[in-house]
Amino acid sequence: MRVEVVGKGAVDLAGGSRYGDLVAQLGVPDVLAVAVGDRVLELFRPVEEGQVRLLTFADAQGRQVFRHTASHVLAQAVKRLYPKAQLAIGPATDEGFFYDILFPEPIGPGDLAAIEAEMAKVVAEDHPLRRDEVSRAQALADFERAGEPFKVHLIEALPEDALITTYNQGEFTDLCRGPHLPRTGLIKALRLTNVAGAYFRGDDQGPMLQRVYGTAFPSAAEMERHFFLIEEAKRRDHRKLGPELDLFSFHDVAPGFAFWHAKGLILYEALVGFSRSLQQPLGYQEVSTPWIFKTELWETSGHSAHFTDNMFLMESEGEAFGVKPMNCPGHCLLFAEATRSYRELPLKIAEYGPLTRRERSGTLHGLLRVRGMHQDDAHIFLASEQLGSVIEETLGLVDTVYATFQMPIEIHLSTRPPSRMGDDALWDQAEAALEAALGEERRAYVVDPGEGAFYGPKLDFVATDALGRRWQVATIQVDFQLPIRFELHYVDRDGKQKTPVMVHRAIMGSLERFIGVLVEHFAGAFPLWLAPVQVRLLPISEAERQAAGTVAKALREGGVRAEVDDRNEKIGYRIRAAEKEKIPYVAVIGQREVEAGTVAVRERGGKDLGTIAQGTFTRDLQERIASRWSGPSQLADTDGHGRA
RNA sequence: GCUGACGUAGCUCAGUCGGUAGAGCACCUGCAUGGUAAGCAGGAGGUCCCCGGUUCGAUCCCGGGCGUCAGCUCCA
Repeated sequence: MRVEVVGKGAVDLAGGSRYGDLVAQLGVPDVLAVAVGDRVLELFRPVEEGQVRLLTFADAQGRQVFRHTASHVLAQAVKRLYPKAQLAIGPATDEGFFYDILFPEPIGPGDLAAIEAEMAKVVAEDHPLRRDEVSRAQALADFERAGEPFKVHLIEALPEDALITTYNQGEFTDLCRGPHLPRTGLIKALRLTNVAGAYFRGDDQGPMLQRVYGTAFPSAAEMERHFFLIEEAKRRDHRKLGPELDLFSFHDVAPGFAFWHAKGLILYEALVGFSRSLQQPLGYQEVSTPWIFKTELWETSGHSAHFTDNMFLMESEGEAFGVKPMNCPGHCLLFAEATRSYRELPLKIAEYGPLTRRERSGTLHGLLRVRGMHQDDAHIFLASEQLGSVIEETLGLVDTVYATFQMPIEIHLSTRPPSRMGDDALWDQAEAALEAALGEERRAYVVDPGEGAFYGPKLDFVATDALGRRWQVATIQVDFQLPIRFELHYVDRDGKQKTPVMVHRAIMGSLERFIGVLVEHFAGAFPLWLAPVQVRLLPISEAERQAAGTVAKALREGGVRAEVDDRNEKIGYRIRAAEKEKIPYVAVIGQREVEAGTVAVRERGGKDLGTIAQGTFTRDLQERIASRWSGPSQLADTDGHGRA
């Protein structure tokens, strides 16, 4: 028979061949499985009709197969060490795999080493995997007898006509849909990382199992890199760096609300200033609206029905109030304050004020998940035919912002969900407008069918940071419903009242969250224009104190954030302190510099820029700040110290 | 919200088998007046998360609460 292999052309095979034979014939190394159409198949499966794609660890699907088998190795090792342990589910994840297990006695992190050692044995034994199709009755009987009630439960939950398969390796057999590696010996590097609680099927009324996490790689080197990135992420953790750099803090009595210290507020204000500078030319109006409203408003907006669990509610003089989690209802009231003409559209209303959401206590996470936040939020009221141009303009804002931070973005278009409000004609129009705007500039995007909000389709933006981590950041949402609920109208050219469409958009999103992401992206070493302290002046000795003060004053008057460190310490000590605070420039002033009217400039990271005339230094900095220059290079490792 | 672990100086952590506690860094003072990542010496700093219980005595043991962390769930 003849099959088509992606990238390799057509291949002739003997009848009865398996995919493993095909791979062997081609001599392609490191193939873990194959994809035929939308199915992923093991190498021991017989060759079928259809174009074949070879999967290695470089493919997401290949990694999936690899780590799924690793989870079976984990289960096998656990059953050897704890024969009474009951297995639930054990899938691969993006970063590794886990297995949910009910142990006879709860295990702790200290028990992982022994399990890991047993896993190494299973790998070394290099068991081939075998796939068996079994009848429902057979499967139920087998897992009943094996003392695996969770597996029995899973089988019972399968549809009547489902194909049930088991996978066997050595003495271990597991209920599993597959697919898997052909042999356990391919797993060259694995490590168990963590054990945590998890409910069976996510049901918090059900039994609490223990989820054992691990990861696996085809080589030790790849695993090393993985753990290096994890260490690097830990080093950059904004929850640690933020307080260390004196940017913000949290207090027990205000969980989920940040204290912005002076330096952190500089960052915050710089971002808001950036946002304003981009939006003002586009005709945005900035407003400030109330932050507590009577429940009546939340009834109208639909928040009482859909968002009340996430709101702080209160009562005063017998009246119920809610603290605003979003600006949109207030902006609708603002729109309705006057009779609006089509001439005013699109009307762009921006607000940076505080928003409060009652996030559950267990979900709070530094600045990334807070209860009190500020967004670079805006609502655009428009005539439906303006949708395309508004979206395009807003895409431009997203581009500018993420280019400035050197973060690539990926666009997701979420289309109509099964349960939705509004005419399909409106949905057609809105989805078409979003697609047209994206197509206009030939942008790549991913469609997430059915993932839109119930009130309209949306664009979500995912940014990638310096460590390759992905963060959902900006959003552009089309909304037909709120204008209807608030009975908003404008008078059109023909004198008739029409209902506007509303676009909700946030470019940085929650500024709290965004700053959290930036701290980690830049490892706390912010580009010059954002740095809370941009220059620190270091007089060599007491004799230059006054000169340093004069230069600092001139810099500050020129709009540069400069300060003097004239502490009674040696220059090396103060240089080190400035480096640890990740200040972009240090300017040293000694006898020579005072006489020449210069400063000796050192860039963050240790680069010596030599002596520069004081006036030139100020002008250079002013230019770089004004242009939001992204240096000094901050995306690489900026610790620069103690690393070979 | 649920499960588990944790909560000692500003930070990182030690310690007390129940008798009210210590180091390094940071901070302050003095000496040293310094040239690109830690000069020397001294000092100050603690409600051992909070409330209750057991005990002659609780930072330590027990219960409850709050918070943080890791997950789950939720949200998107």
